[in-house]
Amino acid sequence: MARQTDRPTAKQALDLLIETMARHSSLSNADERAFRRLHPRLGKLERGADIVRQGDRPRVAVMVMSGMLARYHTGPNGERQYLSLHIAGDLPDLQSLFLGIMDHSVGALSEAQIASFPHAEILSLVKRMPSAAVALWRHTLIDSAIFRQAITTVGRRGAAARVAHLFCEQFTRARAVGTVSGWSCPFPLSQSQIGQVVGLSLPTVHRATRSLRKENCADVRGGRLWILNWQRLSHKAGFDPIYLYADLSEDA
Amino acid sequence: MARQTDRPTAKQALDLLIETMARHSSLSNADERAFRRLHPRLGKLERGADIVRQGDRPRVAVMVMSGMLARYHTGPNGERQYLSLHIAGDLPDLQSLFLGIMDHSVGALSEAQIASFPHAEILSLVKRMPSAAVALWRHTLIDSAIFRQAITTVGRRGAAARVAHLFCEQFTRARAVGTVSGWSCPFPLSQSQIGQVVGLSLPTVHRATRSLRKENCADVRGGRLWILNWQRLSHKAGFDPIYLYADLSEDA
DNA sequence: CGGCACGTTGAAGTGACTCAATTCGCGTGG
DNA sequence: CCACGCGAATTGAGTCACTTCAACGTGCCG
Repeated sequence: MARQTDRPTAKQALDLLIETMARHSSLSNADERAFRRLHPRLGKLERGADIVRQGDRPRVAVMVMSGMLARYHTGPNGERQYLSLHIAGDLPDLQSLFLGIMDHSVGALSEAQIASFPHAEILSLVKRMPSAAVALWRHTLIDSAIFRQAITTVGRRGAAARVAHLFCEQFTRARAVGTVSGWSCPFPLSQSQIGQVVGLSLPTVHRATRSLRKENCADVRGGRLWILNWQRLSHKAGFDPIYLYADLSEDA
Repeated sequence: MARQTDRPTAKQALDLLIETMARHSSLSNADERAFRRLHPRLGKLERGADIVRQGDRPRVAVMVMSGMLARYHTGPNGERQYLSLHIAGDLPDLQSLFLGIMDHSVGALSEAQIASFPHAEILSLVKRMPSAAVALWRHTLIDSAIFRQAITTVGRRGAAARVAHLFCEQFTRARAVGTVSGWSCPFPLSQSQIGQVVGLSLPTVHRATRSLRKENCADVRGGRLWILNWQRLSHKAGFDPIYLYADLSEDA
């Protein structure tokens, strides 16, 4: 498979891109060939490093190959609001292809391997292969659906449910890309960062995770999330995975 | 212009669609002709009526021609979390073109005129005219940026700032589509609904709007939003309109 | 006139916040 | 090998913003 911890190759980047698109869109051979004509530039990010900042005008789109990136807004006092977490296969700044200016920043929450695709190449692919373009488009639409969920998570759910929902979403997405092992998946966030994702203070996050641990729902330790009782956890969270559009039962 | 309160025509629907796309994307004559080949079905909605529900699989995409629609999630106890408000030119369920199942509902917050475009026709337009497709794609990406703002509004801002930010966004968007008159624009939400947008209880919304009124920032009366002091209001809100991508200074 | 939806307001409760202190785990350097 | 330092986790105390509950006003429409 296309996922090692050591130095990845351009071929692996293209494999991962195609694999990711194929997860929600059915690609023809021609689509696949079109994607393979791209020339990714590989790179590595330290924990905490940014790839783009609010206000930038990127000329490439970044794909995560390993590790975790996140989008975030920066408030007037420097506080962060994380908007989304991104794992292997995600393209967290693809919208810059058509929006020009970044309305948020993207940074690494763990050491990460990335691949950059020049906008110019993606644009020519989009003009040439509408069906491949649709796959990319759909990718951004799923993104959008995840944002919508984030709104109701932060707007309506109580503290424990917010954290639980975050856990459910992360685990489900990790399972889709194959980074789970048993009932655990990578989860490099500190409690303070969890708070910046779901809109809670550090102490509240701590009490919420403690309660989830006590009730044998889930636990975070050593940079990993452990699911102890999926049933109970997802029930507490009010988690319904349809919005992740993980299955390929579409028409299009 | 393409905006009357009486019965709109198909031509007006196409005009509005093209006008909206041209606001953020530069359309060629060929693009415009391609859009004009669509066959919208016109309709009218009563206040409170839904056009699609969570779980549906729509076969058309809806454009608002007048009035206001909104997307919303429904919680387990029937409570709503509104996700976005939509005015003339918006396509609040365009994502259904590629996502199949709706992860949220769309309903009317006021009496509204709408135009429906069959998915099949849009799909063939997308295959035929990549540049027109890009305009639609960009439309969904701006949507996405608005969702991102909603996350930080609900996640980080205090009560007054949430309401103020909502006011700023609505007024700015209304100005872009030309439904403002002087310093006021349509705003058909009850205080209770405002609460369901920004994640606050009714009494809190009331106190927030009262405080904004007392400080001469803004006022809501008779279904309209009145901006009393834009400077002060947008400052209170921490409002920065870049995320609305109102200007057309892109490359693409 | 009576009903209804919405705005307005008060009182009491509570969940989450801030501030602050302590502990733990771990890497580093003496 | 141990002392130290640092970031993160853990916990408590006190406060505050927002919630819930409840009541009342007000304007509009049948």
